Amino acid sequence: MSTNSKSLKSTRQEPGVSGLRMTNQRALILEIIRQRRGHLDADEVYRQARQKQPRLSLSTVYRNLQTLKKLGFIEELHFNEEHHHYEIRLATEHHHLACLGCGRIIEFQYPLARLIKRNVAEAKDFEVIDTELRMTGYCTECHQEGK
Amino acid sequence: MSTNSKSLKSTRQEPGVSGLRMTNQRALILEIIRQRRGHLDADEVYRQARQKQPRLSLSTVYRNLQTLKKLGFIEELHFNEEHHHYEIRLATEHHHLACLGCGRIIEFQYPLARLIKRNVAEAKDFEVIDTELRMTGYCTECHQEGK
DNA sequence: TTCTTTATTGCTAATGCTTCTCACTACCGA
DNA sequence: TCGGTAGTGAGAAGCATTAGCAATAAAGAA
Ligand SMILES: [Mn+2]
Ligand SMILES: [Mn+2]
Ligand SMILES: [Zn+2]
Ligand SMILES: [Zn+2]
Repeated sequence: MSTNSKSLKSTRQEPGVSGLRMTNQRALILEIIRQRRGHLDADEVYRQARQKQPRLSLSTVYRNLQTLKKLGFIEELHFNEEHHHYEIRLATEHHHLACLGCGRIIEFQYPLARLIKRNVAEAKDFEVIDTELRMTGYCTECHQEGK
Repeated sequence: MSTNSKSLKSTRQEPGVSGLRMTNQRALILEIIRQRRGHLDADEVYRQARQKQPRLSLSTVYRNLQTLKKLGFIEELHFNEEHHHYEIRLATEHHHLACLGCGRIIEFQYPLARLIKRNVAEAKDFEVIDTELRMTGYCTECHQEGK
């Protein structure tokens, strides 16, 4: 039993309650998203994962991204593209600034969820599970050359 | 010249500066998004539009959605689906609560952009063009039956 | 350990949404 | 009225994601 899968297994919630199993593929995918600090898309996860498990299939990546998302381990990000990105879900809430010029993603922390929950969700009796804020525009290096 | 296309033309910014033309198709698509208060996707716009212009093609819808977005007339929304929705861009900023149960989209107003610009974007020297906030969860009628 | 059950995988094909290509139109300024 | 060119329609192509299914392999029971 490798150190990796061990640490992953111990992280898992509800070991067998929901009938889920911790496969090597699932552990690897989660580990990759946990270690890389970027915002990976399915294909990037796939390519990384195949370096360790060459027989892994892309379907398995997609399936596990869905599963890990539902379990709350990872978050799915919707930038201005037609495919999605994924990142590990951490304790501290953060959001994104997406540059239209260079494509860079800048992160920032702001306790938005709490704020909106108090001011809006509560009034509308809406139970918030997830929050996503993204601002699009131009970063320092890109807003010289205008729009 | 119909009343519709007239009002659209007068709304248009920079009449011919950028080389853009106001075609019937473009006017119709914008008009549909302007009138419906929902969050239409490309196919819904297409179906609506074909009632008035049966020969309109889906390509034209997609092309014009992109154009109208770039011109700032409409906004592209990214819910938790893999296709996009569009709505007219109004003066007052608003955001969305998306229910995982019934799919309903609840709108609310909150001066987020101003807030974040002052507190974050300014510090990071990021020029904000667009803001999108979406919270996912369960609406009143759906959070009875738990998750 | 061995056995059983069934969640999960790897392939492949299929789907869904969006973009591209290209010949043909039609808008608009001169 | 004319010419240059943005825009259109139709279909094909491109990607991202999902579905179907026989074969594996977790995880709990014995
Ligand atoms: Mn992030
Ligand atoms: Mn809206
Ligand atoms: Zn940039
Ligand atoms: Zn609901």
